[in-house]
Amino acid sequence: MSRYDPAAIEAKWQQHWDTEEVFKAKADPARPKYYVLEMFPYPSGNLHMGHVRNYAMGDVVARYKAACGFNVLHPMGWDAFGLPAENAAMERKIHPGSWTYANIANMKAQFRSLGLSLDWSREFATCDPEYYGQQQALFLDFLEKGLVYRKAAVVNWDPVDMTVLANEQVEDGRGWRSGALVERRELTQWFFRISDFSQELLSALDGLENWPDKVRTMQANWIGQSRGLRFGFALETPAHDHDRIEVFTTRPDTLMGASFVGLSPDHPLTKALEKDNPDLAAFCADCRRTGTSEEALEKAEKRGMDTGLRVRHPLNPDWHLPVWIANFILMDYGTGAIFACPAHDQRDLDFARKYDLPVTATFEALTDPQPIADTALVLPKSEKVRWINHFTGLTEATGDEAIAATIAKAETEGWGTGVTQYRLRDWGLSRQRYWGCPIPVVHCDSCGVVPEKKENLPVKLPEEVSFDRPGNPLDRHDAWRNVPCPACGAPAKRETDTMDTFVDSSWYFARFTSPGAATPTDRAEADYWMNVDQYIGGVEHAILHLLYSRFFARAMAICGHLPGTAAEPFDALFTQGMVTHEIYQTRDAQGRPVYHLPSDVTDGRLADGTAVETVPSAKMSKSKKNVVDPVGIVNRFGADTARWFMLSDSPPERDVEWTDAGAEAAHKHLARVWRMASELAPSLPQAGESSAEAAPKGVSDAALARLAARTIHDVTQGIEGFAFNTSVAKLYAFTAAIQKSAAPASDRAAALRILARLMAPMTPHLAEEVWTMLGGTGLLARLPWPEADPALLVDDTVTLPIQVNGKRRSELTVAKDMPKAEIEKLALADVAVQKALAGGAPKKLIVVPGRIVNVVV
RNA sequence: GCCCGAGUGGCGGAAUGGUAGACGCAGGGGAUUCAAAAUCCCCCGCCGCAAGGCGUGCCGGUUCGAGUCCGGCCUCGGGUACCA
Repeated sequence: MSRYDPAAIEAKWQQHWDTEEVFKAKADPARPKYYVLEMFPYPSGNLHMGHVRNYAMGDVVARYKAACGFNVLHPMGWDAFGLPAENAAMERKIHPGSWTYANIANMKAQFRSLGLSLDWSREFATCDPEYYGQQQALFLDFLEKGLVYRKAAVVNWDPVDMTVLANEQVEDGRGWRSGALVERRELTQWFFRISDFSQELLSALDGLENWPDKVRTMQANWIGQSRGLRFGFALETPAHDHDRIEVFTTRPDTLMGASFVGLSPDHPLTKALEKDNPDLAAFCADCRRTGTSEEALEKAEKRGMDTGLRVRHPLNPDWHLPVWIANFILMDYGTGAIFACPAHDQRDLDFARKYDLPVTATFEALTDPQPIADTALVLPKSEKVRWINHFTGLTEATGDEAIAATIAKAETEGWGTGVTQYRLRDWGLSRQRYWGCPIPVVHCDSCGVVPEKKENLPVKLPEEVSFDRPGNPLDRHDAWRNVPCPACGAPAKRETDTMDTFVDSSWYFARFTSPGAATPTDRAEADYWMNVDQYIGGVEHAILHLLYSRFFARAMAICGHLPGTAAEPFDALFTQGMVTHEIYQTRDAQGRPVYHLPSDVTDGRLADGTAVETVPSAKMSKSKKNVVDPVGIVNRFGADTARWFMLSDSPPERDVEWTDAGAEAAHKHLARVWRMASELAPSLPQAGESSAEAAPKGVSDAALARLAARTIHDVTQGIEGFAFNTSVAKLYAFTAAIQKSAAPASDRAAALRILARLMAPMTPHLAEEVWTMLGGTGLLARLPWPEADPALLVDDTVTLPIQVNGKRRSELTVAKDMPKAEIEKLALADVAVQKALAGGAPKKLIVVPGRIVNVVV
């Protein structure tokens, strides 16, 4: 007897779908559209299991929605710019472009073997000049609308390699290659004015009802709206053209507890003071060696230094406060200067204790007030407290009330202003790297910064570049750099910064609606296909990518490239969990970790016998090399098995740790389905079933028919609710029931045809094969989704558990519509209940019809 | 540090506040086979001979009833603005 042969089956059906262009999307205003999008991959060169999981999920949705009658758009492309290509260029002397396109070719072949319902005719890579040229056009439009500007900002500077480092490339304050202590260096960089949209991006979150709450919360916290007071401390003696220090505080009500004024090491006054104070300069230089990441800054030991300057308290000019520089004050938030109130802020208190600065409480708890020792008194602003020392006359009031009173008083008296502040900063898009989208401007000595002319786009990256020394190859590429000024024609120089790769991924979804258009979008196409109806991707993108895309959609709408209705581009969002795996590492001569692929590790050793350290499971990532190659799985078991396995077991939103164990089991199950079909096929008449039928039509066996209807219902619910693992469980149960059924062959075949249709979104090749074997005609990929006969979904009896004091003691099977009183009677007559009552009367009897009976004794 | 999640048998997990452990894996037993592979059937949270008791990371609370709701922790994961 022949066997389930996925290699043959899968190639055959993939070819059918291709030939008939089943997945090619075409705008059709007469039909409702559905745009399914999974976050596009970075072309690392190999598919990993996270991809399989992500794209299998999207494919379930795409195929299911198509079966439900929607005109589905399901495109794929490549997030192709980025650091790894430059690293490869340095390590292996390959051009980043060649490396990237080779990776794309390789990964595309792997993708195709999965049989995803993708419209490949819309494919593009963000490193295609056709794509990034349109991105440059967008940049110019944004520039014209005032959405882009330049300002100084700090970067991580590696003083040995003389290059800018990504945060990822800074380890414990040192450059990853040179090992040198990094410095913060200021450069003039390009910025998008995303912070102008803070309020809008915040309030529009309310409308994103089909986004996970956790993502909306994370975005809201990231934007970080806060109400506070902005005011100044006058310097006792002006210094370096500063006569006051502006601060922002969300707790102005604690102003009487002020202990000192703190400046960021990057504050303009700090920088001025450094010039004639070598000790201070040394301290600040030290502070700046942590790199630029917020994480590193916040985790660093809290340190400070007295500047010697003194300021006057705004409420009492005779009260003088010292001015300290503290490494935990961020220049990017507020004004880069704070006043510290150690009594009501733990970080300030730790600092005050360390440097012996005064601690003055301004309020105390209503009950059991304690003096401040080593724990600051921090209470919710909504909690009422007793004010010890307030200046608005309040005695007992909440923090919120005290803040409002303080702001009102400050504004009346004219020494401060209530302001709404956001944590969200403008988006710095400049990167000092080669492998990114060139920023299309030219620097001219006489005209200044001049936008490139649109007809000169794309500004293409030069091909001939070398990576034999660190730094940006564009900087030293004179032939590329030296161009005439687009305005005056005089010799000028191109901008050598390229764009952050987040720019590339902030509008690709819009480009997919018309990937060949000579403008960023074709409005007719964009108007038809936008918005993305279902977006699927990793939760690690919950903040940056999604926030940037939301900003871009607004900016594009302002420039006319998208309809205003696409300001929120993703109607529904699903964040899948990650596929994790153990990490294998050894150490290099400097003790830094060197990672190894799981496929290179056998029994905890490399091929040469070196033992590897095993680090607990983490997100599969290129940099940690803890990735599993799905190609081996596909070769051994077929794509359907890989897909089925990734959809079963774990709930989609949760992380899943890759194990080999389940793949075999998944394959056995698919082989069983195939075998059942092949055994039944010869005994069937050649009657075809080709269209939507009131399912489970053709199943006359009552039990099987009921189960078929129930399965249709449950699987549909599972798909609709992104609970693919429970859909899979129901399909397992249905398969087992068909196998055990004694119903006639025609019944079992009809049940199997329903099974095939329900499995089609998950294991599309096997489903087509089984459908055809059992007399179905036409492509399953074009058939409507089965519908359950509602009459078969109703049960007329129900089994109620009987609890005594909340513990299950017995059960009762009754007619579904049995009146409460009768259930009570039956329950009290139950042997277990009688025993528990021991002749007495129940204290309480709870009957929830259709649910449960609870007897309290 | 800060923000957001997650924690249930040996393992992955199921469960509108209502029978905890569906479904699958691993394991045990059996059938078939000369034998094996493949396949099929049965058992399978922990303790206990049993009756029964205990069980959803920990501590407390609300409720007739809590894996689910509330408060406080612990551990792990994601993000932390130049990894994508």
